[in-house]
Amino acid sequence: MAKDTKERILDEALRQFSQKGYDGTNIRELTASLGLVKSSMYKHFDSKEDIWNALLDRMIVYYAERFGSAENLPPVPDTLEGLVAMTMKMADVTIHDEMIIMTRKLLTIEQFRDERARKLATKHFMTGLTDMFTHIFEGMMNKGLLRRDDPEMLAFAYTAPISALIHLCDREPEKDNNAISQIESFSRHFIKTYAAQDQEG
Amino acid sequence: MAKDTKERILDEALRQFSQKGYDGTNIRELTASLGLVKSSMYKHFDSKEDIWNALLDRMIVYYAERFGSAENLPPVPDTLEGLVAMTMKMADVTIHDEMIIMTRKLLTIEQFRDERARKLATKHFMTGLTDMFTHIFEGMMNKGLLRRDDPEMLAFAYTAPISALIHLCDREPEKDNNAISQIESFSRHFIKTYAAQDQEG
DNA sequence: TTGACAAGTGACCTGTCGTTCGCTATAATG
DNA sequence: CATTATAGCGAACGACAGGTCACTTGTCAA
Repeated sequence: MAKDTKERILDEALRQFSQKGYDGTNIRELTASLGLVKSSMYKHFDSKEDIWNALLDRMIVYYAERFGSAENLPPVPDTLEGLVAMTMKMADVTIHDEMIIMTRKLLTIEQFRDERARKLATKHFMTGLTDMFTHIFEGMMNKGLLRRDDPEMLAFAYTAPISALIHLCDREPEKDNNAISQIESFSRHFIKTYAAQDQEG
Repeated sequence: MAKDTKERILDEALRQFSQKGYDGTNIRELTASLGLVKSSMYKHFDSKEDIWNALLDRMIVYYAERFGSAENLPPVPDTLEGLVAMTMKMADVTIHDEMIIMTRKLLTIEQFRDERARKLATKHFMTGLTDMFTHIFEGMMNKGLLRRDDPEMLAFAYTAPISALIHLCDREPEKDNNAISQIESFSRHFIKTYAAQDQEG
């Protein structure tokens, strides 16, 4: 049962840190949300900062498990429409999954205070996405779906606007639907622009 | 007397809030940086939150003065190379101007805690940029520089990646030069992709 | 000269924070 | 059965936060 509480504390810490920030969160409220008193926390963590470090450790592990190995990378689509479909699937998950949202918010608001958060932010918000889509666009060029071009540049040009819309959803969740349809519009605009000649029509 | 104490407090608040966040900043340190003791602050502001509100007020005024009226909008470039030049000029300012950097950081880390910060973040990071470049791209299409396309979509596709690189600079200032050359590369890639037919070389 | 006022000071108040400690209940271990 | 470890509790501590207040100083108008 001990490990259970420890995990529950981390879950609640992610929730409160991502809403109110590390400094804006206090142990009493955090533990009260779990039906505990604050002193009980110290049976599982040495300090508030210890919770923070454990939380970042967990995030790093999760990210490595999901995106670390080449096996977990999404397959290269066989059609241009397949790219749109894959994009919308990923966007839907990333915009609506509570845990992912809170992780993104946490990295956003703590990136200037903590070194590891800063590095994770760059990976989550930029390099991770461009790396993934560089690989995908290389594959689609080889399949003759996209015109020959710098795949890294295309990956950046594709993922940055989508990432911006995802951040917009974090900020204004009531615009979810609007943002999702904007992502689809952008994705279609993109494939129209970069489709190989024999694909156009 | 160049600047009165009230303004100096706001300047220092912007500096410390943008580094440590609102909750992570305390009045004693803030006023000590100005050679005052904390109680002196209360001659100029009612409370810590009052400083925060005044700071946001000032930011809103500044933004309205700079980008509010149509007169202050940048002119539509006469050549494709002119677009690159204008982009690089704006990027250089926005990446190196301390006040702008701190404003951006502040909005980034406080956007989930304060309603007005949230709205300003969306304006600074998205709608303000797309509005401006929608107008510019419309003009460039009318001049026959860019191919006919949805100017708003182009503005979004252009500004979002540049904005992402600017945020990267806030996070990792040591990569300034790298990011700036990436912005130029992206800008040239963009004009190559969207140039009107009779402009291509 | 004097009175009013703005601006700065240091002592102090109150509340809250993170943290510690001694205690208890439970359950597993020998 | 006695022992020991675990995980919870409540009271208390020291540090520090934001904020108040009586007081001083300097400026300037009447």
